[in-house]
Amino acid sequence: MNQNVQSSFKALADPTRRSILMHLSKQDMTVQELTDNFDMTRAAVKKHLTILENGNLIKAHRQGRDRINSLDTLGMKSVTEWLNYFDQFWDERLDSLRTAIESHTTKSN
Amino acid sequence: MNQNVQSSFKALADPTRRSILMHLSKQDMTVQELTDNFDMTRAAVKKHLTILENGNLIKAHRQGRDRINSLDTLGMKSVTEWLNYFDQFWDERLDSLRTAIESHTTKSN
DNA sequence: TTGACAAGATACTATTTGGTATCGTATTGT
DNA sequence: ACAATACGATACCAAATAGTATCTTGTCAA
Repeated sequence: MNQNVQSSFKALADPTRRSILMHLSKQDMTVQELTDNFDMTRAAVKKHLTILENGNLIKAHRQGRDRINSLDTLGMKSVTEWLNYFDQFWDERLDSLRTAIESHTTKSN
Repeated sequence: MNQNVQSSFKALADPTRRSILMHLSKQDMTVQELTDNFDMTRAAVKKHLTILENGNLIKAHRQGRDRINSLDTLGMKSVTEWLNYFDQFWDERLDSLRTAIESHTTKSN
């Protein structure tokens, strides 16, 4: 579970991989189609795809000789959940700050 | 701006750094206090702090001979915004999926 | 004032990482 | 049947990364 979050964050830390996700958000694509959009070999793109798959950010299935890559929501969810902890924290901080300001202004009134 | 997102994602990709953020969410801490929570040297922790600072995930100020580290919302925001693009995408996918199912069931009725 | 403590900076090392080159296998279309 | 295409896997290389050790500077307290 925690390993899960780690592999998702790792996968998102590379600009090429984030760009792959952007492409896949528009349409499912084969390895070759994705490769056409980057200045690197198919092998390099395939490595990125494996890392994205390990992070549950994409999934893939074979269709004849093609590998169809598509987005997966699982990885995105675990990352978002991790970040949510801090959103909660920001809110608390803002709340206590607001409370402090209010009590201060009421005091000075 | 895009470099901004990159440095934030990079900073979040390390488990030690995410752990540091967790600690700082509970209270602001000096470099030494943080180091006490990890099995590594102060120099290593300081390197992580620099990376977190570059990713706008923490900020720091000197207080006497101490360096007080605290959370910064900027980095978290840029990451969340990047992810929001996909949340939007998920919703659309779910909507079109629901529409497809509905139109199918009405057809078969 | 001087010893102890907190931090900054840098040189160095081992491991990870992003990339290529290249091999083999399966599938397609003529 | 067979040439072309798509993919998987692996060996290899250069650069980035996470860590240590060590030296220096600034600050506190007795």
